[in-house]
Amino acid sequence: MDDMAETISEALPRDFEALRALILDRRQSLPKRIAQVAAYALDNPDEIAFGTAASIATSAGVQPSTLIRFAQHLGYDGFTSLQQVFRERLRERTTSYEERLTVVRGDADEGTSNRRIVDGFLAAASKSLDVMSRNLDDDTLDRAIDILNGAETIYILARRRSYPVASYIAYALGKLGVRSQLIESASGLSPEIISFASSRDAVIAISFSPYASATVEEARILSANNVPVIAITDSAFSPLAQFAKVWFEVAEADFGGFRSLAATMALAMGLTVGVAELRRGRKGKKSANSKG
Amino acid sequence: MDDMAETISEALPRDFEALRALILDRRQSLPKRIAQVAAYALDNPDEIAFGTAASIATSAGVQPSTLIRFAQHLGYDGFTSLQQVFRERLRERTTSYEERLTVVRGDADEGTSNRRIVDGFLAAASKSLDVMSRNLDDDTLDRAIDILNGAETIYILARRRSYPVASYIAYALGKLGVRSQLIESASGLSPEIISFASSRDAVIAISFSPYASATVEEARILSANNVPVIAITDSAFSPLAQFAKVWFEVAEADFGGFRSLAATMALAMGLTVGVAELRRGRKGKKSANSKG
DNA sequence: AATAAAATGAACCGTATGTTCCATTTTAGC
DNA sequence: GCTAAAATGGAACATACGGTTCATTTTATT
Repeated sequence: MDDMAETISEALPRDFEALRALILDRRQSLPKRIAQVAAYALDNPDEIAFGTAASIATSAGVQPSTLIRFAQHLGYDGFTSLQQVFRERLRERTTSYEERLTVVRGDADEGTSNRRIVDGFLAAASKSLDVMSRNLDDDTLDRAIDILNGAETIYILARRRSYPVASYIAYALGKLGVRSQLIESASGLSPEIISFASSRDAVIAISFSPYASATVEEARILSANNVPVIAITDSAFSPLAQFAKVWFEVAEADFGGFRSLAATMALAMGLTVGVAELRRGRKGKKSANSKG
Repeated sequence: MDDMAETISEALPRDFEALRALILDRRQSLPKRIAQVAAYALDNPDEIAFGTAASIATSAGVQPSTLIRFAQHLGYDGFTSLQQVFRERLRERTTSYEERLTVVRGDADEGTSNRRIVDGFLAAASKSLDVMSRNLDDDTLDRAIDILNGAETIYILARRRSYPVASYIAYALGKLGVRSQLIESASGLSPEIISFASSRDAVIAISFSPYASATVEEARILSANNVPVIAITDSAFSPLAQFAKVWFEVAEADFGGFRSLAATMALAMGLTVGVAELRRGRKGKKSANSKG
């Protein structure tokens, strides 16, 4: 086993991301059973963190000794050392807002009541993002963006609580050079604007219960005129869903009776930028990312 | 030990929150050393989850046997059972968006590129909420809400990217019965509306770099007329900051060149509902919360 | 202050754990 | 197709773990 020491001169990963990179790098050169463990480890990191060698081996369909060999292949001196990395990963995750809201020693309030209100909205937003991330269907998203990509003009339909989202979409589409038309009640020109839309266009309609009657009615008219409707709503029973060619179910958490808009906003931006990327012919495929 | 069984007839906690509640409930009646362990457990849940009885005991300054007694006092049949609850807590935390963005098996994309875009916006939103949660100052928040509470009319000032936030604030204030006036360019009446504002009113001005000149100019005028300005902006060097009586620095993460609005939205809602709560005379202090 | 009861500390024990070892099978090289 | 090397399965092993026990100390009661 000592002959191995020299081949592994690089420092072995202490954090999960580095370990993952190492595993993916060597994946091709790993023996079958070891590779099997490697795949299982990346797919079930929590199991590795908490399980015993025996239980993990059973789940992964290998012998316990293979786990030790896997760890040693990577340069660790044993399964336990490797397991530490998987445990660190769970340790590092910052506490959630939900937790921050309730984890208060004793009954004394931490922070002012105003702070608690903001924390509540932060928690609601965070939760909404979480749910969206879990529930969003890739195929639905692709179909929606495909439809929008084919549209000459993208009409945006939303009132009241959904209106901020619509105005943001309109702003973003404008910046990205995509022709769009925001339909609002203030101008009183909604009927005229709607009558211009044809099957070569598309509509993004946003409405949540209680659904704004104007939005529903206009979506119905547009749909009847063969204008494809992309709906963002909160239920399969939403009136918007029946008029829509593609529809998204977004479950926003609420605080104090006010629902978050965080997930809807993120989806809206995804649709917007997705269309723009597609129209750019996927040339500059990788856009900037502020991670880190 | 059997006489204990009857006193603990309530189901023992399977999730961390319930366990925490139980511990806090009995805190007063626990023996000294046991209480010492209880405090340690709530302060260092990660240690309990991963450590061994021996290592935890050393860290907490007690004997290993005390840990088992602590668990049994709560009704668990041993330390291991109690530890499971602390481990579940870590398991339940869903993987972060950041992680999902990078955790891709091999080099092949998981999900479509459209999905990756939405994930990017979700991650940006999530990160923004995180930063807001860490950086928001309780005192600044209290002062802002106090000013808004004293205002007869709350004017809301925002253009372009910030406009959706403003429209949401206007909508929420309206629903909460607080008089407000959204200042927008479309109507072309901005100057007239602004001239109505007095020192008995207040302004919420929102602008991020590159600052909309209209917003800056109007904030300057309002400030000169002794109308207190609450600014939501992105830097201490923002032109808005100098006109403001109270100002918030909000650092929104961006993806693909589009900054998130999640944190700004949460703060906006906090201000809005905070004022409404204050005006309700703090009667119904605790507002509904959708947690769970 | 004396006594009973509870709590605590520390040694002890059975077990389940990670690890090693070796026989067997599979793969690679000629 | 034969041989050497690597990989694998499975049992055996040393140990570190959680739990128990009991003597001692502390607390409560009278």
